[in-house]
Amino acid sequence: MDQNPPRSPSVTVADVACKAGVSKATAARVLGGYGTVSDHVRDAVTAAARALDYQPNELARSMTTGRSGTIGVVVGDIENPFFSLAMRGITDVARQTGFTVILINSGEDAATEKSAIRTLLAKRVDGLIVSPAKESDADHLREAARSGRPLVLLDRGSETLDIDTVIADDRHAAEGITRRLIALGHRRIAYITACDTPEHRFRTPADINTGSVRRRIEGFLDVCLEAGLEDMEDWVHVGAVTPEHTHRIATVMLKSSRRPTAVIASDSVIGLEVFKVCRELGLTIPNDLSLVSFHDADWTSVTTPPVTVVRQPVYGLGEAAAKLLVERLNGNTAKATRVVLKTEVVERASVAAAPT
Amino acid sequence: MDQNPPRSPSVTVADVACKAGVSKATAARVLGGYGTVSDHVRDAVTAAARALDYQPNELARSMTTGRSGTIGVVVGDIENPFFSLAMRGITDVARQTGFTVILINSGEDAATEKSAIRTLLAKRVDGLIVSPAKESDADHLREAARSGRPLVLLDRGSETLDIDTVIADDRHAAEGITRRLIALGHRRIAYITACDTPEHRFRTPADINTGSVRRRIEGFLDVCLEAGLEDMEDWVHVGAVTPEHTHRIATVMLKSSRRPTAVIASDSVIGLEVFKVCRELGLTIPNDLSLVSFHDADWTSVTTPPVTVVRQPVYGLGEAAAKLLVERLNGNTAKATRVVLKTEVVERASVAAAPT
DNA sequence: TTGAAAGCGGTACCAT
DNA sequence: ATGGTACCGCTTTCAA
Repeated sequence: MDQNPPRSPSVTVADVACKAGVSKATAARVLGGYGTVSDHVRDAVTAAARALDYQPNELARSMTTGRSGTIGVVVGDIENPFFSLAMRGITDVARQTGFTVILINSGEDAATEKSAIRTLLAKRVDGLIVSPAKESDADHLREAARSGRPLVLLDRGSETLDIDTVIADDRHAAEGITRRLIALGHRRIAYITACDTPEHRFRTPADINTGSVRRRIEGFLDVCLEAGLEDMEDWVHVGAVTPEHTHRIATVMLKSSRRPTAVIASDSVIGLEVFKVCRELGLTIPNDLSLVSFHDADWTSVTTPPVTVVRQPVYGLGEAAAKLLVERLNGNTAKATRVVLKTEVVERASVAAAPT
Repeated sequence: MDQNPPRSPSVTVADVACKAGVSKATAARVLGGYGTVSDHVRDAVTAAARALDYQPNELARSMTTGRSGTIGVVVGDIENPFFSLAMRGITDVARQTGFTVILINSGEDAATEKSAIRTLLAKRVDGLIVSPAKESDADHLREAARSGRPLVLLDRGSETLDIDTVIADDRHAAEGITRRLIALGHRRIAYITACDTPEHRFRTPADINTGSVRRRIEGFLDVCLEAGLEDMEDWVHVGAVTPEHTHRIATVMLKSSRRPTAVIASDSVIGLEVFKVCRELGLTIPNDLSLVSFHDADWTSVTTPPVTVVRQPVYGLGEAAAKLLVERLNGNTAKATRVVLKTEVVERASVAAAPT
């Protein structure tokens, strides 16, 4: 009985107003749900809108209100379970609070991140959540902060930046597991991270541009020093940026005559690869090698042996960041906060006393 | 020397034009990179823009051009490795082609999905990629398609819908693994999926609203029938929507006196949970139970034994969907395509002959 | 309660 | 090559 509604150049408030026999302003009031309208008129406009299949144009609305109802998120790699879980936390909060999320992958590349932020700002997002690849050049972060739109740093962020930040207590976690390993007699403890340095080798924590990782390494080195272990810097391996890189690094390391007796993996993707290399090399965990990984990824509990991990409240990290951002969006102008969430070591069976 | 640039109510083309001593139209031309301008004027405008720290407003641009440079993506759950990997494929293509991605999680809920699409359409995304939770009521999909903005269905999509779709050859994969299990002597083969039916029990594939899963179950049942196995419908378990649900279902199933000798898990999250339950119950894989899972998740290769999986080209699925969408955006108006990507069975060690 | 009209920040057409 | 100006679709004074 009714034809296919003519869906050409989109129905506007003016059209609805016309059909309802009222002014544009009135129609806009009922359609936009603001101002006061008589019931009679409201019904007429609503009916007209339905008849015409009116679809509001958020873009136009954003133009005048200055708010887009959108938050921009920049992460290193959405494929990484860490980020996808944090993202879940962010999107959940966003939906609950009526926001929508624009996601951009930086690939952990500073230049891409920079342009991502520009793009997001140009699209007039109301706020930003960024997990900065490098903290060294943070100009674009400052710029974003100055743009007037709130910015929250996720999992990373330098102490020097006066910006809202949500992180886990990585340093504390690293100290804990390092102490535990040392207590078990380990002296040759390796730390493997994706973060790279210009020379592809590690000298000092200052070389590490990723806050969360830097803090972990500092904790690791401090505890080692405290225990009288020196030159542990040599045991820090950088550049495990892809599974292939990690595979190469782990293989060389574990084939070495002076191979470590324990390995700390900076994330679950690296931990998984180290686990695989052990298998290939016929190394038994935990007899030949103890393994601890950051991030309680799903696979860590089903391997043989299951692996001991640092459980980070990843979902909570995303959730907290989003909540903090929404507060700012709602006018909270208190000075920059630094939210630090607790981690927890989940002891499983991949850690044992050092081989004698 | 220069003060903090006054960042209040954003700099516009008019401001730049004024400062550069040209008209708004001219300034817009150089800022927008269209039309023709003399080098002299271009430099002046560029300089003025930099001095004022001009930031273009994409919203305003979108208003007049009608294109937002944005594509909307609706998936069931970004936390699921399947979707996060597909998302990676999508975002990579988007970035390469100059688009930006808005992500909404439907939580596999039809109502949420519906409103997500409305929201996205209201935000005037240029196109949509949706992984529909249910195919039964696809009105919102039709509506989206009719809105004039291209829509591509990801991993799911019914044959009856005349909409671009990118899927894997799930049916073929299911047939292959079912044949293999039967050849190994299995007769009691269970299939576990997250898809649910109103009565929380399975009767016929027609009850399954998720295309990819329905095709798999059809393949499974057909091959069983072909082999003379009847009433295999009883071995299909639905409702494994969360790890907790899966745990319950798998426990009941595997504790039963007439427990299956083989299990097919419809995704890696379910497969992982079944694996865990086997451990808890002291069931040895593959001696007591053979296990096959869809999705070659990272953990499947490091368990003991490693598990046999159906490898789906997940990244490729996202990539193909995004490419198809971009083509449409570039004016390709050929009739709706159905891209089917090949799967591959990765034989590992979780499948053996049925216990005698 | 309702209507008229001025923007929001660009784009694009039409003159000059 | 440049300037003037009418939109895009909605919100928001300000009057009536």
